[in-house]
Amino acid sequence: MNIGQAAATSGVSAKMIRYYEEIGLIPPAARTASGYRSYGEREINILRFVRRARDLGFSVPAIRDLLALWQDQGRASGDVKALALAHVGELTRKIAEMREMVRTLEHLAEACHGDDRPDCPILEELGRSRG
Amino acid sequence: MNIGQAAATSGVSAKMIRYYEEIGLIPPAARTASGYRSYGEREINILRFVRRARDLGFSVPAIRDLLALWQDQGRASGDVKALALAHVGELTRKIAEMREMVRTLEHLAEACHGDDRPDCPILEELGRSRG
DNA sequence: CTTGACCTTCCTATGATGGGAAGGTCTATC
DNA sequence: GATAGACCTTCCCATCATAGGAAGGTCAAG
Repeated sequence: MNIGQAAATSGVSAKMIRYYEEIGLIPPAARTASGYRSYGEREINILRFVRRARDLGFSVPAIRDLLALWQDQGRASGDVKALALAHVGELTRKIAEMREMVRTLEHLAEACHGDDRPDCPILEELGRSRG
Repeated sequence: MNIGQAAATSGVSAKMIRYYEEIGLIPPAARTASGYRSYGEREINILRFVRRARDLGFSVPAIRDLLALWQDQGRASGDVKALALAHVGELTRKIAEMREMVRTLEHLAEACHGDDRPDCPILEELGRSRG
């Protein structure tokens, strides 16, 4: 299977497949006589794994670890769980940050007339000389 | 006031002050005879405005718009409110995405023993051949 | 044997930020 | 005045995951 087909099948773009190979996240693909990359069932599964992990927000370094555990028959499920929960913690932290932004913005927006008049508590808050 | 002092006072790093100037988010600073950038009360206030807007998660292009409105005495508060609410929408969308990731990961982690045994529903999910 | 779809590598860009080098300036102390 | 050290200047590079595009090679179908 050529890279285009592999991309369509796995949901990872050809660009990204080459990139993942370049940074060593996935092993170098086999090549045809003319230099085309060639993918089989196994490689497609790896790509799909990467794709799903990305969809869950894992970073490339984290996926590197996950792939290693996936391929290690003697892994401890505790290690996988730890990675997953660390990621959950990171996501939760970012969510909390963003919720705080939303909260602040909603308060300010609520206090803003939102009409043709120029006075606006949102700008007042941003422009406060100290705070 | 030199850039270092301006950075300390405004909470925007010297690096970022130069960058904001370069991309035209803030006007070019006045210069001393020897070429040092020089900042006054007014410039510091602009920097603080930018800083607070960044803290609320606004992108540089959005801050450009906010700054223009701030400096426009004839603005309509409705325009400011629209910007703020558009940003809230964007944040809310991202939060929802991340919450969905967290939800999935927590389900999977809950089903995972998390001990020395190798079987792990997290890896099983990521490695499913189709899905 | 040409056309068009595919593949290759290489370079560029994104957005916001930081690191660092090479060199000029300012200030305080001797 | 000279020197040390803190500050400033510009310029280049890196991040992270992704996409766009150019120049050129390959393949399959007509």
